[in-house]
Amino acid sequence: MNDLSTLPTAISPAEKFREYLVTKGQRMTRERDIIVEEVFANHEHFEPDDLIERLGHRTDGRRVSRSTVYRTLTSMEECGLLRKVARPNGREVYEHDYGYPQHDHLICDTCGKLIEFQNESIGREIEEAAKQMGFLKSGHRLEVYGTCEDCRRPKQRRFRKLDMI
Amino acid sequence: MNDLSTLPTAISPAEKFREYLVTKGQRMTRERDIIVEEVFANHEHFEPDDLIERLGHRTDGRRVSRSTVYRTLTSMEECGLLRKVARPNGREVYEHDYGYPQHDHLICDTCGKLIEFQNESIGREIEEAAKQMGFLKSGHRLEVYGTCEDCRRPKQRRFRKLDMI
DNA sequence: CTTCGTGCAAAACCTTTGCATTAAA
DNA sequence: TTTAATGCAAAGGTTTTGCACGAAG
Repeated sequence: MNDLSTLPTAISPAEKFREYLVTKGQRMTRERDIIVEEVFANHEHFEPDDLIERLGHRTDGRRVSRSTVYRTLTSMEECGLLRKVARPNGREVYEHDYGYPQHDHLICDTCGKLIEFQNESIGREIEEAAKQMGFLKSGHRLEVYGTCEDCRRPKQRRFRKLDMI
Repeated sequence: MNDLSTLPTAISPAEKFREYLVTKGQRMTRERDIIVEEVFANHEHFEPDDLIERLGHRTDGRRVSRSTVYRTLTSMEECGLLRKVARPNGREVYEHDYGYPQHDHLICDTCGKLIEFQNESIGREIEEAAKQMGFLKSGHRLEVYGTCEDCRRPKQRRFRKLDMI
């Protein structure tokens, strides 16, 4: 979707956001800056509530309201900084879509783990299939379900629920 | 996920559901039967509310409460009769996962249309990629975003209310 | 008969919105 | 100075749940 991350002159997420806002006649505010900073502070998948919680713990007074977090996440998604990627437990999570390589996800049915993997040929194959339908692909979202390596091991290591009394 | 549809002795959705329920110590009720019947009455994608609406229109008194519809859809998904497939407008929709060939979806960013397409090699490719990660694939969900054939046609094709004089 | 399932209404959830106030540019 | 953005609380929309009653096995 964007290839800026591979350019020699990659700009920061905050700058990219500011540029996007300008084109929409919108403003880079203190709150938006706080959110971008917090979002890009680590690479983990998150839901709006996770972020709100993280922001709530800040002692430096750089707090942001729940509404603003929601509003800003939506903007960041439109801007191409974030994307929604998968639903480990039926709920969608965000991840960085800027400065991070294209990849897809494996979701373990047993433990719920979300595993990233890269495979270029799948992307090409998908694009080709779309083209045959007269469809111009801009992006895709692929979730693979099944059992991860850990959960496939026959070990009794895994916590077992007692359903028989 | 299931290959029963390709077996010579395919059973009906209702029967498959009954068998599933038995294994869980649950019962095939009149309400569940009504829901399965209505769900498999046509092949369109639907949300819980669509189904509730359809059931509400019935004049034969075979009505089912909203709670029961939700509870039953969840069971039917676990049973393999249904699956959630895509989000044309940000919301997920159900489709038949039984007696219907494996396929993926193209979603038009412009008009929101949901287009099904089949491509076996993508499935194989995905399975192979998963295997390389030590992951045993049971299923997948692929959504391709972009622009559909209709929306790609030059603008003049669209209906114009006012012809300039 | 013994559970399980249902309908109902209330609750729980998550997200969006209206509005007065504050602050970018 | 203009107008977008924020915070708050209230509203929205969807899904889940507790409970008493009814029904499947």
